[in-house]
Amino acid sequence: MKSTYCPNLKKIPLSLIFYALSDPVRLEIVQALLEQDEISCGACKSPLSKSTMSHHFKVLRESGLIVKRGEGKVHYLSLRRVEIEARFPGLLIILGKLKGPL
Amino acid sequence: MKSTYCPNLKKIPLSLIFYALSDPVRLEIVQALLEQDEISCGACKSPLSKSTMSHHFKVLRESGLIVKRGEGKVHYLSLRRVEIEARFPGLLIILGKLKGPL
DNA sequence: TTTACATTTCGATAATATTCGAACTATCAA
DNA sequence: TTGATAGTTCGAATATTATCGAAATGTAAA
Repeated sequence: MKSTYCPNLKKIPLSLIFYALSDPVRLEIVQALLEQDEISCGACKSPLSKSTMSHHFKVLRESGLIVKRGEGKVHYLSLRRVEIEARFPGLLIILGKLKGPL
Repeated sequence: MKSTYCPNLKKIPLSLIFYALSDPVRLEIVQALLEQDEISCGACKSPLSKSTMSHHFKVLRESGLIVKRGEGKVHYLSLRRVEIEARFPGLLIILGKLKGPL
């Protein structure tokens, strides 16, 4: 299993975090991960192609928001809750409560 | 004095708010506005051209984050604090405290 | 080892974004 | 009325992004 790139979230520019969250598809992924601790890539349902979803996972990973864990054929995504809380205190709590269009 | 477009922040998609904050220049404007209640467009110093800055003001305005108030020749920018707090509770408080690169 | 499955990477394309300078608008002051 | 100042809008160049399908990778099961 290839090691998955996982940047130091403290060094990630704030604007990059906001950029990662600036796409409705990615926002949906993050909000799903707020409800379920882990989700497999394939379970992130979307009308978009697999390669496009993979691109979005990568953006979220490179912004430091998620990690991926491989288990057999399946890759599981999860939020880097502790690090996110350290870099951006309150963000996740707020994100989970937000209403309105994504 | 032309009336300045000011969208209903409740209807703004979350992703658009994040998009508005995904540029370091715009983030800097917002953080400056967290410290000073009002800033004139011209006082938003930057190596960028006036027209580029004007573009960034527009993005921030269309995302619902700021308003502009004209007074003579000068236009003053300010945050829509109350509406932002209603749409995105905690965002501004957090934004003001954040450390690390923009 | 062959096949099937889950996911990523690559290469291309179309859509968006950033940026600039030039031209424009509005306001004030001489 | 003429100029100067503050800012916007327009048009164009360049850079980034989102998206896809095809090909590649890695894993498990037959």
